[in-house]
Amino acid sequence: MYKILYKDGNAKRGQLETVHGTIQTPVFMNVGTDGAMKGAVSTKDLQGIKTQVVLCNTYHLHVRPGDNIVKDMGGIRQFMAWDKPVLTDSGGFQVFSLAGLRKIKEEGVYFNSHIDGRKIFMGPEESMQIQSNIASTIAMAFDECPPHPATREYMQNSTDRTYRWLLRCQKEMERLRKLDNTINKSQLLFGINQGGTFEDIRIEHAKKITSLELDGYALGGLAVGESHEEMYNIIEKTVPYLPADKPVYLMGVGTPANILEAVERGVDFFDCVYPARNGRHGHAYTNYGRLNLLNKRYELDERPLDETCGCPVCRIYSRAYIRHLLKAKEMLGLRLMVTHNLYFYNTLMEEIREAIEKGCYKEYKNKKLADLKEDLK
RNA sequence: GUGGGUAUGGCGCAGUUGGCUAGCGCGCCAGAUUGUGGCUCUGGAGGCCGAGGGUUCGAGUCCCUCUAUCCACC
Repeated sequence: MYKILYKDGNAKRGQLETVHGTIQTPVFMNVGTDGAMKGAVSTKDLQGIKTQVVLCNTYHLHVRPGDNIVKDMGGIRQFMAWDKPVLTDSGGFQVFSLAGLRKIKEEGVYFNSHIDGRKIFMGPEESMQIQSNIASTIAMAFDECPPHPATREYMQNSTDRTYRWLLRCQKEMERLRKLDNTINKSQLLFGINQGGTFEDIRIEHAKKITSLELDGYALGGLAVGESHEEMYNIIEKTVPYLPADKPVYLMGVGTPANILEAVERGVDFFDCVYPARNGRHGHAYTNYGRLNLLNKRYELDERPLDETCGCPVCRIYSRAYIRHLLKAKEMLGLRLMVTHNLYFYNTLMEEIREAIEKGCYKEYKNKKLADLKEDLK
């Protein structure tokens, strides 16, 4: 059940009630692909940094340890000791992003595992079955994430097929929810809108999937190489054609600025590898811009990553120490960076929710964007 | 002490029968990264080639002396 509590322009402050707890939106889901946040951040650590939802990956968990094992262990939440909501990505994007050899056919996708190269087939039914075994709170439809740029013809064909796949996903999900040994019989299903940067294909597809009464709707295939302006334009043009009473999820996005802009255009859910990946690579997000801790100027810097931050890392450790850990490739360095960055993102979302409640989102956004542009020297 | 080897950017090395602005790996300094292979990519700085002398149109490459260092023998 999704409820909008406040509206400020197109920005929404809502909450999604699930069997695993209520999600306050807008929300940033923390990415934990293999059932773990990269950077050795545990689910216990997440409890101290305002994380609401963990995103796990269908494809990865299927390949290793195997979704049957996750199911036998009581589902992913039980398995990773995380009692709050989990969203599983369907595997559609991974086929696009990391499977080398792949063949997309009407029935699904044939590709090779990035772990051992063995041949794998995944179609809408398989993806739903795996996600049902994983027993996430929210399952994503199996889609094709088309590359950018793509020809209009390719995009139209791909989007049409993604729609047909969505019908099969919905049907399979309904069947799975009724099975006796299904762990989460209330698993939600979000559909995914595609169409690249072709406004009319996006809108046509949005209208078609809106009629399906899904639990939520996602914008996929963005931030894959197009400009920010193109991305914002597509969000702006497409969101009005999605149900007003359902959550909207912008997949894989993005930078703090991307999120601020997308919220203003009506997006509720986000996820992105940036805070974790960039953290591992030495970039710390702060309220005054992004720092590259590997830069020599932090060698003797006694300050915390962000002097205005209240995270568990900033309360204790200096930039100089964290820089040393990163240079020495100590796991602790990655852990501290990722923990801080996730806290930053989660806190940003908290601020966004408060600003919408107060009805001053636009002012908040503009100030925040101005602050974030400045790099800390 | 004798014989032999080696001396090239922070470290480890390539440099053909002497021939254009001396390369490579790592490191260092920066920049990319958007539904995650702790990956990868892209730039940049840094060397009067151990010292001195000689041969030559031309020497990191050849010759002599010295210095440092390694190995074997005594």
